[in-house]
Amino acid sequence: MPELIEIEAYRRLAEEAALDREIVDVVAPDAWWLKGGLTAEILRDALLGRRFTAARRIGKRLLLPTDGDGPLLGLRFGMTGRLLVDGAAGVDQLQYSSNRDVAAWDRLAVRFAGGGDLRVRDPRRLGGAELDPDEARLGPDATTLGPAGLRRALHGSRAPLKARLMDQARISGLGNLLVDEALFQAGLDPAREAGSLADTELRRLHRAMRRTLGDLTARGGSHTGETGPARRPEGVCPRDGTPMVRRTIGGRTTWSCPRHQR
DNA sequence: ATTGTGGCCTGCCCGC
DNA sequence: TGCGGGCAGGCCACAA
Repeated sequence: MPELIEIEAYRRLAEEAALDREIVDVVAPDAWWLKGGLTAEILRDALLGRRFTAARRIGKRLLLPTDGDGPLLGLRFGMTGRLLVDGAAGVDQLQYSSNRDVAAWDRLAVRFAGGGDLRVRDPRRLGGAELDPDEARLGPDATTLGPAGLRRALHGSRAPLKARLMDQARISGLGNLLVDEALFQAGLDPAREAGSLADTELRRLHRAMRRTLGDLTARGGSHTGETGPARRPEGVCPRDGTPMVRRTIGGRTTWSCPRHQR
């Protein structure tokens, strides 16, 4: 599914290929996909004649400001959304989603002068588009979060560590796979109380988070972690061979090693 | 305020 | 062979 790593790839694609092109048409056939009172007509009127001036990202949200006094287009991708510019995808493979090319799954198309477009293809319709989203509702981005920021995000919380790490209002960008991988690398039990981490554990988690983001970006996505193959029945810990444990934590399927994650 | 739960959505996979 | 149930999880509304 798209997490921070995939959205960053989308951002880069948009930055390289979708900026400074005049918008001549907007197609948004799925009312459900438009959030915050947005309609196809409002969106169209707001974007026609304008150009995207930048491609920013906060966590899993892609932000496309427009020129003049135009609005900012905010895009969420849910778990199956893909970004395409001129038909080229920002990410080749998306786990848990279909990679088939089905035009009926296009929830938004922004067409540019001279041909070509920016499109979001989202089979399960869990993403959405919004104008001028409230950015203050998002916590600091996981890629820029320092050890002190991580401590602040976890401090005093009695929620499970994993739930807190996935809370986009505290830290933005981490989803199910990235969090499981980072906790695996850090040797921490996802069910631990978030506020219970000692200083050494906090630093270990911070390092693991940074390393996980770097490694998985280099390897090609959130699904390429060391724990990937172990996320199945009969799966064993790639580090010590212990049978992996499957639980629901923070409402999400969670795989962890009962031996070295404590 | 904080934490937990259920539901949305639908393609895909497995078992019968 | 076709069918139906379960599964995947980001996000939000709502409850306690």
